[in-house]
Amino acid sequence: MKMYAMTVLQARQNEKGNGGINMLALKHLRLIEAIHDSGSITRAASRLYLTQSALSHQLVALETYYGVSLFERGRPLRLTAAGEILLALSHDIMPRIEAAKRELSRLVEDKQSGRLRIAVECHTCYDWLMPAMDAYRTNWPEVEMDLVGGFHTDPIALLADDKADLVIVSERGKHKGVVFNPLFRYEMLALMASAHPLAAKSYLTARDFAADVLITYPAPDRLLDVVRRVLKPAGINPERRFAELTIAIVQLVASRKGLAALPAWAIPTYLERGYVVARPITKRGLWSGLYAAAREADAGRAFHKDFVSTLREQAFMSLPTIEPLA
Amino acid sequence: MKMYAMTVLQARQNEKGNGGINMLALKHLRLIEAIHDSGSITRAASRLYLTQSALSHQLVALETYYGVSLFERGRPLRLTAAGEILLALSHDIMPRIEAAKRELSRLVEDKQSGRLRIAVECHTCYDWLMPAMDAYRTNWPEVEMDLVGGFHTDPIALLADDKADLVIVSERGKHKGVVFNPLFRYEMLALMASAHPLAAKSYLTARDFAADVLITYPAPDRLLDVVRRVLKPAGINPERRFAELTIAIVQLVASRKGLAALPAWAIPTYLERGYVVARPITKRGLWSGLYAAAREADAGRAFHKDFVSTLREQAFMSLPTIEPLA
DNA sequence: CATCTTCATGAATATAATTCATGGAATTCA
DNA sequence: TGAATTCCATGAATTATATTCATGAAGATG
Repeated sequence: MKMYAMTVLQARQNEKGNGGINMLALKHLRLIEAIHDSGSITRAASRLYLTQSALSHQLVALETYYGVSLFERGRPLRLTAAGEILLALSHDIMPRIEAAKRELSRLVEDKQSGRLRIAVECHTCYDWLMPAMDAYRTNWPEVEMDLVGGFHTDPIALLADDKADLVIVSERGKHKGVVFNPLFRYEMLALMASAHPLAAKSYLTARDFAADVLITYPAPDRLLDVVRRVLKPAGINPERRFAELTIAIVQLVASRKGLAALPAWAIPTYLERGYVVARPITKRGLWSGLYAAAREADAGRAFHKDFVSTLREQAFMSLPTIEPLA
Repeated sequence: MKMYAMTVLQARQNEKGNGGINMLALKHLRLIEAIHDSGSITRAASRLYLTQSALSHQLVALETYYGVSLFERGRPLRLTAAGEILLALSHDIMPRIEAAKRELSRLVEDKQSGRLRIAVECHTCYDWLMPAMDAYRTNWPEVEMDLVGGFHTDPIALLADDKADLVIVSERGKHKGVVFNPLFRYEMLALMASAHPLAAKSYLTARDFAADVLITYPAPDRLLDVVRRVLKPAGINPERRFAELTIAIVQLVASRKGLAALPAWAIPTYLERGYVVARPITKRGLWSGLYAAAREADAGRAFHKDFVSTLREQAFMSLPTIEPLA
């Protein structure tokens, strides 16, 4: 980088006016956190909903201004000592800023109506939903949270019927008065016993499912991505078996009762023991997304938005394999 | 304000993209501090080197976004509860940010060369210079500070001769390789005994000095603003008397030995006792400025810039009558 | 070595911040 | 009370800044 040849004095003298005092902005701290967390500018960019180029420019500008590099270039990008200083600053002040913003929102909004009845379409979601709810509760103790149990053929209808305030679904529909907020996207992996012949392949195709039993949650095909988006289009309809719990599905697979398709983030725990292996479905992989749906009127409120932010944050923190979703 | 008629929901829904997360910026915290300190947008603007309009726009944008007013309109502008939250946040995080920036600078710069030999042109300056040096020392303990004593006909020459690294002067000259940083401007007031006949006037003119003794520091006329900018142009050359210390000058004035002209900020202490009174000089008042001069090569360095910032900050904190200086 | 991914960079574009010009409200002073 | 002054808000014009687009080079991968 040419920058390294530039002396501190040169960098400093390029300052115009008093722009200097505003050189370090909060967006830069977020930038540094995102790059550090994700290890790459490209991934940080998608998480911040900006282009790689934008972030590269931001980073170069900051580094040039202070005349020091903040990341060692390489993969993954690693913080320099200077970068560590700013990351520490970020960890120090960001929570305070978020807390102040919450205080402001609480001051402005009607405190009585804070209520979040949450409905979940996917079984596996509870894994990360619970920690997220716990994290949220500490920031918004006065918000009354509830889980809407049972199974629902049309979960979005729960919003209109005022049975739920927030629904987690796997598709962004077009319903009047309902807002969909993207949470994250994740890969569905095919699960099979380690000794299964298909384990030799680097990825599975629709055809590979034809000869074996498919083990799924007891949900309508419409909600099972493998069936809806891979098997059905290919006209393949394998023998089926059902289990309520993820652990039960994994057990059946390990016992060579058949194949399953589970979110990549639900699997690592079971993979460790070595009885089952996971493989991508189709060459490009089978990716699904999750969205938080809410009534338009609610979606703008601070305690609602903050819940969605918390969901995202907690998910990205605990589920390493997921990706941002526009 | 129309804003008040806007509901929170409306305000929130006006958000575009994810601009929301960057809505609260550090400049807003600085804005709030400046308005709160100065009591008016106009004064805050001059302190931040922006126009009143810019700050008004900033404030309105912030208030509109959060759907709450941060200042009660009136004079002076007073913080609302919401504003207090952000001011508290600012007080909380700004010092941490500044500290991190210093750490960064220290990391980058050559630690050995941190040296500040300071020369002062004006006698009264020691009053605020000492506390400023103390404040600075806690942040930059490794910088070796020294005061260049004695009296100098050409203090700027001390820079070229490498006898001083920073000189505080009252005029922005044009010397090659020397950078002048404005510190603040202040009013010179005429000081007279309470019983003095001129005390009846609301301001003094050059003519008023003709009949009395003028008591000054033992400095060349070139450095005495009353003489150089008021009396000399009017061809008035009053009898003179000299004293080294401010307190001595005030004593002489109180003892009816003559008039003096002192910076407004040096006077309040003495005014309280009631023996002397202060009056503006000329109808518009006689205003002077102070500048910190340094060699170009030094002026860009972090420990130098931070010293100048500290000078300004400390001055504005302890001298209520001073004004920003472009 | 070929391929794929990731960064950096300049130019073009889009967005945001600031100023300019102005009117109205509040405040001060005569 | 009226006149003068100071201050704030606001829309439009301008300027500055941030982001994207398009691309090449460097780095990883197999």
